[in-house]
Amino acid sequence: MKIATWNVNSVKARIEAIRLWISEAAPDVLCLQEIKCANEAFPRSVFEDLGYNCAIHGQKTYNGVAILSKRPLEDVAAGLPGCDDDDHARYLEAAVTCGTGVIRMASVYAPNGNPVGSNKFDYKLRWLERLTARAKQILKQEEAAAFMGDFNVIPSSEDCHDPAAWVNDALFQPESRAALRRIEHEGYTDAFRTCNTQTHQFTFWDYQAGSWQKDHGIRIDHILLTPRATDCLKTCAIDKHIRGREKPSDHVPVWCELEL
DNA sequence: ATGCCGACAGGATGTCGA
Repeated sequence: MKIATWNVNSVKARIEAIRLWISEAAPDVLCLQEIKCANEAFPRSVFEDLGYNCAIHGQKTYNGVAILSKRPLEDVAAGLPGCDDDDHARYLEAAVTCGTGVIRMASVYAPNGNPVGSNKFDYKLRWLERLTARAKQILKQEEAAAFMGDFNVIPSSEDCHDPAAWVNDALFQPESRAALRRIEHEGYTDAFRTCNTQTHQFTFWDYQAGSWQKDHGIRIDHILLTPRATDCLKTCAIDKHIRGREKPSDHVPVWCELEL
């Protein structure tokens, strides 16, 4: 089973790019972030024509996440528990039944949090705490699960081109990195880091300052697996070449193959 | 240099992203 995540920076602006990547990569599940449209504006029929079921947690203009799956999506739940007045569409969960059982998927779009010291940074840390709480709940069920998406956290210095350029950024604050580590310490595995020892492997390159041309990127899109899912992990990769295409998202797809 | 690019809403240019 091939599962993937991609922050597309507007599903409408990226529809042809997504269609092309799906036809080449043929993921069984694709978690999307920053779809930037309401549920009713989501181009559902494009994906249904490609053989996917759609679960959508949309929002006009900002945020918005979705899960596409060749198999039926069950037990769909939109929103992260723990804060009733959070109106950002940043989290969507669904379960997929496969040959050997059920795997739960979460499409994750953590807040950016800049500037540091602002209420946006507080919101980011609180949001990551709520994500950790949900991750712990799922861990208790002892089922296969994958948290996939844009966590907006650079895990270590080796996950960016120049750490000095990021020291004042919310994505690289010790508190942000600790929040991601806390999820891992609960028992989750960073699929990419487990499968790849190479440093400086990025998932995001800014549109500005020739970041792509200079390979000045950061690794902020992650797949975190429960132990049961990690036991099935075969490969994990970043489809870097997608960033070099016409009208690209600033993020590229990350995927892993699970022997499920 | 809180910019450089790009999407969005709206119909100019400010907000947001990371």
